[in-house]
Amino acid sequence: MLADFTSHDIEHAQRLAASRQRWRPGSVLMPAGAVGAHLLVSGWACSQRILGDGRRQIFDVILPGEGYGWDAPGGAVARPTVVALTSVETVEAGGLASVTEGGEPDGLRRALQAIQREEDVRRLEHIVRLGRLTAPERVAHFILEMRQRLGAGGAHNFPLPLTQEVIADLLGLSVVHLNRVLRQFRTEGVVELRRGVAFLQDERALAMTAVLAPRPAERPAFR
Amino acid sequence: MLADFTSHDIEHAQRLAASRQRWRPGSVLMPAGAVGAHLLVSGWACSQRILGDGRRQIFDVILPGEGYGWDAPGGAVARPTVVALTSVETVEAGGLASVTEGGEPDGLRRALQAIQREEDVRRLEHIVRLGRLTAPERVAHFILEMRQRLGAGGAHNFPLPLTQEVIADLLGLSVVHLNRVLRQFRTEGVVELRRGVAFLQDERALAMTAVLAPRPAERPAFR
DNA sequence: CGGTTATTTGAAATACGTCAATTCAAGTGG
DNA sequence: CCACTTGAATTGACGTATTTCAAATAACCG
Repeated sequence: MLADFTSHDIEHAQRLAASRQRWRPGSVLMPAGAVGAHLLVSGWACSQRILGDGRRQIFDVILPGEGYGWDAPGGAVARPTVVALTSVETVEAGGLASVTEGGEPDGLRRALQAIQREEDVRRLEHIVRLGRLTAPERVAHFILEMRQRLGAGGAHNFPLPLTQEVIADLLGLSVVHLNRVLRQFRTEGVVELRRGVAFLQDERALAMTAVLAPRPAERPAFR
Repeated sequence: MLADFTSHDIEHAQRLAASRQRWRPGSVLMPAGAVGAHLLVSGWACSQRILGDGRRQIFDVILPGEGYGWDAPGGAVARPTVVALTSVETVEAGGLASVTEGGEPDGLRRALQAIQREEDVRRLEHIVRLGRLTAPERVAHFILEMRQRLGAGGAHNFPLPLTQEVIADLLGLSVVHLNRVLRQFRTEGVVELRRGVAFLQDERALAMTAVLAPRPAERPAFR
């Protein structure tokens, strides 16, 4: 679905180059509620919320090449704070905003819809993960999700430049506990995170504990 | 925003009456992934997922008068299973599906967008609740959210016909623990749930523990 | 009523968080 | 290349929140 762009789309893309901007880790790329379509040219970011007492919950990771701050085609969307996790480069993509309001669904528009839905699905998974998975299950699930999102297919290692604090804030765990889960996985030869790279050693075991296939014929709920 | 419907919208509404349907609690109103706009004429429902081993996570409650199964204006949306929590009556609202694709944003279309965004915001709150709030905080937060959604404004009691099991599955807690939190609130004279009604006694205390104002100037995250 | 489902409670296990240090890795300036 | 600094990862000891198991009441429904 990302294939069939029109020449009109191409123009949009070309306008992007103008506004490249560099940020250091921790920078607020976009405050909560702000509008403005952007692309993450390089580096990793996340959307998050921070509570009054400092507790942080990360909603989603934003990968290099992905966008943020744009409206879903046809309507505004909840817009949490976006923060850089590594050094990042961004470009404005103001064109996107208008595209989403256009008439005929063209290539770009459909692509944006698809992305929006993926984000949506991921958010539901996130809710299940936080609400009903144990710490090891959350970690396993997250690692596999990351691999898939990175398009690392069956690859056994892939970049994951996130500190344990970030992963903990994503998974609703304390850093210390996350660290212990990771050590467990490491000593069991399941998976290892080292210097920003994930080394997947026992994929089957990981998938097992990830409680994958989270959509197995819903039960009738009561009786 | 719900005010300015066109006569065109009214027609849509009139077509609804045709397909009224009655369901008992526990019925699957709509299996995961299914499409088809519906309205909950009466009764309460929820969207949920159930894991292979029976663990359940509820994503959201659907109140009487609210809709489900429709596409957000302009694009498809993740579609979890919808289940009746009480006896419910539903009507098909097939018209909505087409409205969302229409050209000019009319009253109904804008209303749907607004609803969609509210759902969106609520889902983010839900993530924070599950990831970073303690059990008492989750419960307090949930009760206040319900009051607001019910339009019960400053009312001190309002209907909440949910079993503790449902609330537990919503908040990612065990029934037993939820029950204990509720007892705590009850004996402290904060709030009481009895026979499907919530009796709010110390609103201030509840709001306090709900960690309300969850959006207080985001910190720079790293230094 | 009688049967069923929901709520409530106690006791015990466990998962997870907090506190406080220590180690390790990476970068910087000499 | 070596201190030196800084942030991240790691570990131990301990406290607490939450779950699990099992059973007793209490509310609901035909």
